[in-house]
Amino acid sequence: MTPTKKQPNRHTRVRSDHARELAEDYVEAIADQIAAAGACRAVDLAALFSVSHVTVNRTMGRLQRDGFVTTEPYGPIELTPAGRRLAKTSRRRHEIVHQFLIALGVSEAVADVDSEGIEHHVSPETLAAMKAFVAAQ
Amino acid sequence: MTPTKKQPNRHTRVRSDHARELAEDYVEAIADQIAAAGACRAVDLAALFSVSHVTVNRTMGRLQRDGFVTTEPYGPIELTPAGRRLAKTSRRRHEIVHQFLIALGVSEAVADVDSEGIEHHVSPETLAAMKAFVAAQ
DNA sequence: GACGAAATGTAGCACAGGCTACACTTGCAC
DNA sequence: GTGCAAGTGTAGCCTGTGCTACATTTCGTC
Repeated sequence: MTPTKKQPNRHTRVRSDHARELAEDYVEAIADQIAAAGACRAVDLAALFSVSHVTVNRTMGRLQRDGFVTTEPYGPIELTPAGRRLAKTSRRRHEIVHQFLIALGVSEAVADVDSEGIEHHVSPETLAAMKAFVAAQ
Repeated sequence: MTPTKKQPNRHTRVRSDHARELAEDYVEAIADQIAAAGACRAVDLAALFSVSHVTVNRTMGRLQRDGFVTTEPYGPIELTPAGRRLAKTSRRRHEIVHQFLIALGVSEAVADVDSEGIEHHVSPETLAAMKAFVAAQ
């Protein structure tokens, strides 16, 4: 079986990028936490995402490996410049999607939930269209 | 998370449901394939999703366990009534999201890709708003 | 009806992302 | 400066989703 001969497979992009989504959610949360409390600890993320601190710990290992965060044993979680960049663009996209859903007429509560899921799948072109729609309100 | 309040765990929903997304993608593809070719074989799905036939095979095992498909060794893949229902609602949602993106002014190519990712995160309320927007065009 | 190609199945590996249970550090109260 | 609670780290387990390599079955062709 040769699975990858097929070229412009749109499914290929849809699949696979769960790791990126997770990274985006985490760096966004880390940036928030640092902004709100001055520092981000693993417990904060564990509480926010409703996962165990062990899961957070290992996720931090991957994010560190991928160059988004830095940590030292028993120390707080910091963002690298790349992490800050990712947090910023992710956050901005998130906000636009959220505003867009509100502008569409969706309730605040639903917009909160849906924007979380949708933001990771919005291409620059779609984001621009959403932004234009919000601006035209 | 600027656009939101700290509800206990909107993240919980966002997370975790990758299995459901995969199931939706698969049953949709299976329904398509059956409609197009009269039957769906594992190779068809492997080619479509650009994965190996082994991955398809095991995914079918899970979908069978979860009651969405039936298969017999070396036989074609069939949908259960639950699988057909899921395929139908998934397909419908997918189409609405796609039409909506087009109506928003997004190009066909980008709408194809983005609707694939977005469809799984659209709640009924948001879907209704999208549908209304398309209808109001 | 035998053959070979295509399809499917099986074994075994890897990694992500989830968990519990338990060990160890840190830091604050006292 | 000790002790205890909170926070982290480590060990080890599970499932899902991907793979390669190899075995087996089906099926059309002859």
